[in-house]
Amino acid sequence: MKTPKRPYHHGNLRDAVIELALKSLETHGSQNLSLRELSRDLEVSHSAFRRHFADKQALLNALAIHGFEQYGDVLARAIADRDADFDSRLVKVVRSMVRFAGTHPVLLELMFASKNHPDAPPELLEASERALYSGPQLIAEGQKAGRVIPGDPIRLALAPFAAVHGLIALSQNGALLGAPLDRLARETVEQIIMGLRPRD
Amino acid sequence: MKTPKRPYHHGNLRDAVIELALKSLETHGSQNLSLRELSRDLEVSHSAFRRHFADKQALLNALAIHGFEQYGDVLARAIADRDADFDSRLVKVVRSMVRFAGTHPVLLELMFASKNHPDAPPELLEASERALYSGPQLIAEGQKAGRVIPGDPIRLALAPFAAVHGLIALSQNGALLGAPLDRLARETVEQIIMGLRPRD
DNA sequence: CATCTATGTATCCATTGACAACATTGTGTC
DNA sequence: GACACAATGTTGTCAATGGATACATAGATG
Repeated sequence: MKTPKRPYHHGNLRDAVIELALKSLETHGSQNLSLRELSRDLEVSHSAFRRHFADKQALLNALAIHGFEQYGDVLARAIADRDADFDSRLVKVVRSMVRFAGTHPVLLELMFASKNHPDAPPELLEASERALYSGPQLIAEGQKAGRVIPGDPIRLALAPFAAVHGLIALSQNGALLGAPLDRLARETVEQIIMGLRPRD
Repeated sequence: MKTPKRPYHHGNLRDAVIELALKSLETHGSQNLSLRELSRDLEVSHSAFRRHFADKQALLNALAIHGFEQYGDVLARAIADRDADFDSRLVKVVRSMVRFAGTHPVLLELMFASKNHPDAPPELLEASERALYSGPQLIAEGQKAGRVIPGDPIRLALAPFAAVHGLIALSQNGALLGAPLDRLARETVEQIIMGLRPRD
């Protein structure tokens, strides 16, 4: 006797596909993400997902949007913690970025690849901009505390934040130059704050 | 009458596949790279390439290695130009990085994605390390000129080089925050050199 | 010249993403 | 409650793909 089957309507297929796809990404890599396999695992037909996603690229875009939202939340929470001085808060933000990269390496790669796709939908570009616009607020508060030079906080935030992203890209399995990325990122951001030009 | 066909032996199929695949990457994107289409364009059977590449991933790895070699050459040439002071030389290196990213966006993405693949072969990891190890030499010369603080040049090179890579990743169609990436990268690296901490 | 190696061709297979037609259920209105 | 429509699923088909295998052709070597 067949096991009792799910009712005809899944009820929450879109979210289920996204959740399972996120898992599959980190387990099997983005190149092995298969709509048919996801459908089998969710016990729906191979075309069911098409009611929720126009095509495979639409699913990938939804995953990237989800990733940017999560990333933005992580950054916003780290920045919202104001119980320490500017330098400590910056360290906390850097660590949260590195941690996200460590737990979602394939998703992060997909996030950046998707936003650079020629047909990237506006909601993906908007989600990426929202997520990547968190740094200026912290820099502005650092300026108020006299810990950061005057200037456009948006532009000034680029150096440390871009550097951390660059370190993430350059790293290998959470390490770079034989050092844990977490420590290396903190040290590099500290160097960026202090500068490489000697202070006579 | 059929047009005279190529001799049975292509003679240089491996290099031809790599060259055409590099073009296809930037034209159609990495997701649309198709071995069969490459074979058709090169007028060989779809299995011919398998004498040169174990599988599709092996071809992707070869493309990434080629990319790192090109990138390393570009950086080495920019660094070897010693006819200017340290700051100008750094600017030149930054511009060459941004230019490479602008002319090879998909290849650059593949390069980083490939090296982070769990089965990345050692020759790919070595090629990536060689390419990404160019900065310390310039930093050491900057230190000799008194333009860079004392310290490990390998570590000190990370801040500017990682930042440029991060800016490349964050950018969209050669621009970021409404500014050309070329200019933004130069300004950001200058900020990194001078530091974000006020100099009393 | 025979043998081995390198490199190509032809055929087959399983899997995939996309598409179209159809089926089932949920919702809203009268 | 009946009906119409919308939402969401199923079934089947197609073309294309990457991979594998057996075979074919040519180059190199002794």
